[in-house]
Amino acid sequence: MEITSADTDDGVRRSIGARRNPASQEAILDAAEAVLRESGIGGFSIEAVARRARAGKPTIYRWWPNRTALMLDVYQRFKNARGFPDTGTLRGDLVALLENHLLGFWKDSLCGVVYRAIIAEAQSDPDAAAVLFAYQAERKQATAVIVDRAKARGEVAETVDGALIVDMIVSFAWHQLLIGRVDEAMTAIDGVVDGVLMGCAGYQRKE
Amino acid sequence: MEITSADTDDGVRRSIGARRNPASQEAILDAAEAVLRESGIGGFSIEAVARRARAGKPTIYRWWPNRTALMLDVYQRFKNARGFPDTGTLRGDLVALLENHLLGFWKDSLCGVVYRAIIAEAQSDPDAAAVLFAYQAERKQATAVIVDRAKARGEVAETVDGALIVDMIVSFAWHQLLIGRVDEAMTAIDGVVDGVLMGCAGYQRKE
DNA sequence: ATGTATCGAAACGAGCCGTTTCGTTCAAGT
DNA sequence: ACTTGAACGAAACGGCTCGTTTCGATACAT
Repeated sequence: MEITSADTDDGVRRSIGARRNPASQEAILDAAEAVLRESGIGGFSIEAVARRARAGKPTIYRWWPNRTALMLDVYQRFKNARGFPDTGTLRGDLVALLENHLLGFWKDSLCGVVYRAIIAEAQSDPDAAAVLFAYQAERKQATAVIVDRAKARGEVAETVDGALIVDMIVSFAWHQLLIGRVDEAMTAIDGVVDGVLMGCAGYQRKE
Repeated sequence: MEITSADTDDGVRRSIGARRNPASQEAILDAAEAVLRESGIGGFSIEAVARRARAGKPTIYRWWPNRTALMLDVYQRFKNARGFPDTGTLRGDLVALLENHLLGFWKDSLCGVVYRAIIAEAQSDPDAAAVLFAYQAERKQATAVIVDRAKARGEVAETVDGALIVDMIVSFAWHQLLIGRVDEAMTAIDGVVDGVLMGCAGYQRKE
């Protein structure tokens, strides 16, 4: 742990007045990440994070409403580095989406582990579900512009359901994450995108 | 709750000797199912099940090593009695797959709730993960015959990746289940299947 | 008749929950 | 200069669930 200007000589962080102490915020997020990395989701408790960060539980509860919000914050610390894809083609954008923001992103960092934990948490905790689903819906909506741009370029018909396209890509990525096959799925990205764009080769509808 | 021959007059089950009491086993599974139905995954604890079943906790721990094993046993009781789809067309088979074995099946019964819980549990418990992933892989492989039949009928090219088609359908269903949108997803089944079969309408690849 | 494994009930210590209280520290407002 | 008020860590609270242990009663197995 770094000794910042907000730390005292004895290594104990105290209040810096009537405002949030960024040193505590960082120490808590660092501790949360470390606990997740070392003990997994099973060992991830507010108590454990507070101990690790040498912070008080009320300090955590003051800034994060629950466990999940804290996990999401850990997740989002990783997120900001990569830019949103705009390769000029729909196919390129969707491949980049999987490679940079979904599978490839989860593969490289602790992020995949954290996201799995968040999804699992949301299956039993309504608060977690609300936070995750709101985040998820916002991300999907923002991603749908990929299809809008493709429509403007005349790449696809105006009638195409952009939300559905994004849903299919995200669904595939989620599923592979949740069954622990992110690495293998990376090699299937081209096929998935081609499938979403062109369907099954030689499809002839029969009655 | 049924009063069986193994129940005493006052409704209290007692030992029937040095062997497992089937009345207790059934009462515990019934109670586990009822707790899941009424309180959801969050309320599913060994304590709650024991209370509901009027059974002792040691009786549960004697026969099930942990929560997950008990959930898996509940899930096994729901094992799908529905026939495997063979409608004569690929489109019909995929729609039936979603309606009878995935979304529709999860929607009608408690099965969806249990399946969510098992998926969530598998994210932290390696034992649960092993069981789930084995089951999952076997189901997918069995389902791929849908595409094989379509190839034999000449509906799609021989080069089509059947495993990928199944993966896309299953992924969509999983995702909708995990974000609690099974009901809404039921109305999107046609669009999803059309997308998998035909891709994006009017797609023109640009370079 | 004896041995033994089961049953439900009850209690255990441990751990985490989310909250409250407390004394300290310091920025902002008066 | 002084007061107000918020944030800080520490500690303790009551409540819950955990998984285990103990207990007396039961009834099959030998």
